[in-house]
Amino acid sequence: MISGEYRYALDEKGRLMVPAKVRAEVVGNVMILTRGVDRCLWLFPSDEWRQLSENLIAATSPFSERARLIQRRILAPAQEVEIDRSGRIAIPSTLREFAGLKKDCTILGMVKYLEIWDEPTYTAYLEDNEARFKEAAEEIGGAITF
Amino acid sequence: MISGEYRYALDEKGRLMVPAKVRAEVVGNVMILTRGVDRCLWLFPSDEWRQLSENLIAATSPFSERARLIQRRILAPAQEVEIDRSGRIAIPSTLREFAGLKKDCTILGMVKYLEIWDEPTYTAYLEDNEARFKEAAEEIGGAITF
DNA sequence: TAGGTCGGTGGGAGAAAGTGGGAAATAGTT
DNA sequence: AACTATTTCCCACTTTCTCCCACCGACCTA
Repeated sequence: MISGEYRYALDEKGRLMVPAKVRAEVVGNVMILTRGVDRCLWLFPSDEWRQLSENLIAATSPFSERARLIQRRILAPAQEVEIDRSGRIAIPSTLREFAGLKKDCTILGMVKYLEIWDEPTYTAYLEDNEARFKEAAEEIGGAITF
Repeated sequence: MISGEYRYALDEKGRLMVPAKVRAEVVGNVMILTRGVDRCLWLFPSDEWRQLSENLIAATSPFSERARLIQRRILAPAQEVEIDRSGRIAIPSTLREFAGLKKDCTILGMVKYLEIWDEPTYTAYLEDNEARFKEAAEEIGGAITF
């Protein structure tokens, strides 16, 4: 189970660290990087990606409007990235631009995958959504005991 | 499985790169180029094209309005294009005009085929459909566990 | 505190990918 | 047939990427 919040900087070659704790949990040195929902990237271990993409592909046909949208937005941008000996991945420029990654990045462990955010963008996102978060917490809270 | 999002420029001779990763997956150096749904072109490996076109033809009779439409819109415009030694294809001008290709193009890997978009057109398409995409993701998300 | 290990950073060098354009070949025109 | 325009084929240059290694600092251990 992948979790944690990490901060790394993109180097001048567009490479980004994968947290050591995550690397320890991932088999092989290949992961899948794609556009996420909201202005971030999603980074999947290959097994998890296989599951998700197969589910999505099953719901897909080039002749359905919605399927094309899902496909273009999630499936198409997906690329394999290799973790180098130092534990870094190279972020393709199209994806880097989409997420607005400049220098400082925040990496979030989302249980089965990771999210990569531009750090200022992420901070802003959290601030902008704090109120909505509290509402959501309120609603969901009633149903949750622990 | 073809995926990835790439950016290339048409040169003055109307040639466009086929991404190296795609070339590595495609057998032979001939592909099929045709009009896509939405303002883009579809580029198929020959095997995939054979499957799609046979399926479309099977579902088709010249005496059905809908069939003629499909035929004229998808099947008829299809042309073989050859990948040259540098990994490029020449885009016929009718197709170039249809997709509004000017200079910068985006190429999308759609699992079994590729889409070729004019870059600004594609960016606009994604922006225009972001809200719809989030709705679709919300709905489809419930059905998908991984 | 000295030495080892681990996590992270930077950068050099060779290989691969991408770009541009010359020149031959083909087709189209008058 | 002669000329022009377009296409095709090929080569050479440039840029980017990839792989690898060296280093730095923090932390642990002896």
